[in-house]
Amino acid sequence: MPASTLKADQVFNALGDPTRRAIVEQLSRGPSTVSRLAEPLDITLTAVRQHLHVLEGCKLVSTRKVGRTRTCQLEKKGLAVIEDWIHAQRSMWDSALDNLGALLEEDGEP
Amino acid sequence: MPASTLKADQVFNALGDPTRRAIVEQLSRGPSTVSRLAEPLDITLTAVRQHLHVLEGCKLVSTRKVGRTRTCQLEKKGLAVIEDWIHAQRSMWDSALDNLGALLEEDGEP
DNA sequence: GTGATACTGAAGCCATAACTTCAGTATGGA
DNA sequence: TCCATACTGAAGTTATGGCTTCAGTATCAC
Repeated sequence: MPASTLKADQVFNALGDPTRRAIVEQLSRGPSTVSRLAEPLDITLTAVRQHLHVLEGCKLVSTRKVGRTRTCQLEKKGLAVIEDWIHAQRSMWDSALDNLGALLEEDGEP
Repeated sequence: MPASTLKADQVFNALGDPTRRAIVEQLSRGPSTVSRLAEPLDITLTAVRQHLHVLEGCKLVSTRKVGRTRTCQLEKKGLAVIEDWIHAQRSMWDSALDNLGALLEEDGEP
């Protein structure tokens, strides 16, 4: 089990929550404050902050406080972790599925 | 919000659970039965079956019962869904982060 | 048929995750 | 200085997810 595996759990878990995915998608259109993130989500600032802690924990988002406002922006590291996992899996899957296809000589999908 | 978004939630959620990721990784080394999947996981067959339902639901795994044994294998569709999501996000992130970099003229990481 | 194997379904337990409220702190502007 | 804004932390509620047990059903080998 590679060192990155533990991290991948965190990132997948983070992106598994629809609210956090909404936050990530909102931030992909540019940085934002906590309040602005909360508006379309219809949850409290506290809840948003809790989601941000999770996203910061797996390096999908970074934040900085200037004055009384906290600005949130995306970070690449977290995404890279799952990209790597998916790449690794895909190559194993492809060979596993190829072997299987030959073995079963049947094509369940077009 | 594209039609694929709902599905991506499911797939991320599925892969966010460490046990399900272990199942997927085990299946990436070749197809298996429910019992064989359960062995290294140290959980009941019932629990494994429940995880398999989730993985089947988001097209990461397909299963077929022959006689009294159910054989499980990987399916590509689920993985493709999150590959697409990540690709879409990455291009938006890259441009968002580029803009931001120019704006802030600071490099927080090496 | 008998017994072992392989799985399934319903029901319930329990830890955790997502959310809230509320009572703060710190900053910005008049 | 005074008030509004922007956020934070602790504590509590509630729903859900992952797991179990147990009582099945179906298949295989003898």
